[in-house]
Amino acid sequence: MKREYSPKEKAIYKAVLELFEEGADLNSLTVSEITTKAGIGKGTAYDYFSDKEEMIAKALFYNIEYYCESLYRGMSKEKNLYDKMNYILLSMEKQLTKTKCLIRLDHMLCDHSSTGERIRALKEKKTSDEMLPVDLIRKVLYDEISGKDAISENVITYLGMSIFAKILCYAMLLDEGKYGSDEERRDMRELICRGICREIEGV
Amino acid sequence: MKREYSPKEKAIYKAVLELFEEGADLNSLTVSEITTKAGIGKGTAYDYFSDKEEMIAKALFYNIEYYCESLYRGMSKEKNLYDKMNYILLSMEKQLTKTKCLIRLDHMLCDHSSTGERIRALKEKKTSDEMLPVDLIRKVLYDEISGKDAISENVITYLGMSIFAKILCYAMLLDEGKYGSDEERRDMRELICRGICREIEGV
Amino acid sequence: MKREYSPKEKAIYKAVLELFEEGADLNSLTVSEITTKAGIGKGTAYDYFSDKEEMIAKALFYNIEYYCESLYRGMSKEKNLYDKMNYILLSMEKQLTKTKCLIRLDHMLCDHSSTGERIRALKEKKTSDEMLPVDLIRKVLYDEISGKDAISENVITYLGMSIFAKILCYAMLLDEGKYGSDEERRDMRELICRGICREIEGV
Amino acid sequence: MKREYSPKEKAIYKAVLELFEEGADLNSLTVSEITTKAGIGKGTAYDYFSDKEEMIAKALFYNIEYYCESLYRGMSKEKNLYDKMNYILLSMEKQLTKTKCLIRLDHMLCDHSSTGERIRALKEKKTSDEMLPVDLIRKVLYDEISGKDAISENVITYLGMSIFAKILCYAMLLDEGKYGSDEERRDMRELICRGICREIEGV
DNA sequence: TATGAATGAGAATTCATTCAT
DNA sequence: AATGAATGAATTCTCATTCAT
Repeated sequence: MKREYSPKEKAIYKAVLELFEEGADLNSLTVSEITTKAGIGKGTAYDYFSDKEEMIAKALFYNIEYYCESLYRGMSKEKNLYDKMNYILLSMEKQLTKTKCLIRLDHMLCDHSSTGERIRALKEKKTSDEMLPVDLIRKVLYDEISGKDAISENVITYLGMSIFAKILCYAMLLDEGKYGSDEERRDMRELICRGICREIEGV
Repeated sequence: MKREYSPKEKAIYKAVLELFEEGADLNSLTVSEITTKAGIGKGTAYDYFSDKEEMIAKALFYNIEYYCESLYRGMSKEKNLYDKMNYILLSMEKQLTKTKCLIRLDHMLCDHSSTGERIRALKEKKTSDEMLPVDLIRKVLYDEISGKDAISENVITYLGMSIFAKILCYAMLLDEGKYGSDEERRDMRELICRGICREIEGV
Repeated sequence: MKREYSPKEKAIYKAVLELFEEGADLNSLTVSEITTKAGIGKGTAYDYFSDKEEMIAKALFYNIEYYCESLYRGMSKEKNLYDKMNYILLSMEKQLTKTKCLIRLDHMLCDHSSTGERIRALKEKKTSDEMLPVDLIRKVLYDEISGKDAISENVITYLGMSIFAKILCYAMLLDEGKYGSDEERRDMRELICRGICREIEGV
Repeated sequence: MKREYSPKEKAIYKAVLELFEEGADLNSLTVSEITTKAGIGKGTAYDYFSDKEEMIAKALFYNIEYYCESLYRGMSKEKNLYDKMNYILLSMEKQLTKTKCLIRLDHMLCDHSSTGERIRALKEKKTSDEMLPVDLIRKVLYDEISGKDAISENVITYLGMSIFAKILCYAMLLDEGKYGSDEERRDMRELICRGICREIEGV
């Protein structure tokens, strides 16, 4: 069962997200900026978090988790794999900020920053009902292949990685601002979804 | 034609790389650390670079470029696509630090940090003979499909992204330290190379 | 007549003493520490004391006074000066914490800290039935010389100071932890007591 | 051989002393205050000292050492014990600030503050040519009794402590500002010097 | 009466950058 | 050209004190 967050905690989470949306670099965010945006006193933040890194790491984690859950719920309504993937890609297009947040989390998971360290720690001790992007992909994949003949663990890992890689890179392309026209994006989505389906069938 | 780097510049580039190898976070590197490691005076660094961000951005850029070139040279000896891809994946395994550097560069290309900004600027005005990971993939891809029927630009972009995504994610897996055993890594490499080949043939 | 202390006040006094016994620096004690140890709310402390300094100053004062009284009562049972002095020194050895408290009070009486200021103020307006270390010595001294020929006020002041100085320095030695062996301490006590007696007889 | 102090170090030492003279509490001195008074930048202080505590501890130590040396030099010109002691007491009267500094050092040697900790550490590793008040007394005492019959180590320790105690308490009396009139002070000095001489002869 | 959550002024410390040598 | 001592703006974090409940 998920724990509840106090209003102050939520205010911090929201503030970090908003600052990020405004283009701030998560690594150079200051406590003052965060608490001002959150509308609370500087000291108050320290009653709920042990230090700045914890504020940012938990904020990222909280927001991503929330986002992944809503993605999963929406995606579940789609019938087949192609549509599910398309749903994810479309959602990411529509909620570009959240998508950027997701990319950022993923990147921080493998840098050497102290905030990255914290995020890894959070990931380590996360409960099974908290959902991160990778878990999302894994779930869809399991649903899809459950009817099929036994597939080796190795291949499942590969498929998960491959799907995740494509989605992540599409997100990064979106983030770069390259795909301006709707048609271009639609074409690319199609190619990706088809590529994913073909790859799963191929094995 | 490529410009030459002065010994001091090279010393900085080398120092940044070494510090990164030692586990330093590129965002929290200090000028003192860099110049001490480089064996030059702090003021001297400012004769060659306008600020800290430039030092780090150029260092990353320089090192990656150098690495990509050597990758390309090595890869050119391989005859077919499968072996070329396998060569890249194997090299990345053997030169894990460079690989991490590559990941880091890629991540910085889409964060909001001031160093990231600089790297994007460098990428923008890079001359055609400087090679980044994406260019590497593109080159291989062009070589491969040049004999084939005309393929739409869109599809080429998709293929490039898909290959790049797989390689990048393999690098991230390696970085995470998940793939400990040689067999696991070999299997994964095989799956990736086969996946890439199949995808190109598929279109 | 002595005023009564409310339970909350006493709780604060006790808490400060305990924290001091645990090795805390009186100057860096926090209100939180004190009230937590005292088992009362932070706000409550401010209903009884105007600020942190008052809490600490009064706590020290209260504890010392209490200690001096018990010292005086115990000492009164001894017949002659030598035994009285020996009693004091022995008691100090046995109640090292209280002794340290006494030293601390004495030192604070002449530093520039705000707590020191408060203690001096308390000393200034203390009623005659409150007893501080100096008063203790004075009393013994008066008892001793009351039978003798008139002694100038100057000489009495000198004697009081000299006795006090020896006792204080013995306390500081004990505090330093130098005098480990029982014999060493006994010898030192003897020398001090004899020195005090001889000095009083000398005048 | 004594090491030399850089101008910045000396500036810090001087600044701390001056602030102390102006009535500041050594425990609540701020780095800003110190560096402003010293006329140097805040960061510069950190090039010479690892933290605030080191600044204050070393400043006290440096000033006391310097003072004790000059006291010793001056005292050496006096022929007998009485005059030597009188010289010390008189000097303390004339240089009240230094005297206060001396008291403060002595007190800090036995408190639990972090600065106190540092001073104890400095005392621990001090070289033999650095002179603290206790060493000063010891030297005079040794000179005095060298001609006499063997005196037990215990007794020497006692005598040292007793002399030190009297001088320290006289300093504390002066500090308190009690002894306003010249005559009172002269009388007290006489009593102390005679007391010291008598005590040494007595053993 | 008692509480402790909230505050924000203020302190220590760091580090990019400059500039006299 | 090369240096590194000096700087002070900027940042994190603490804690005495208040006040709504």
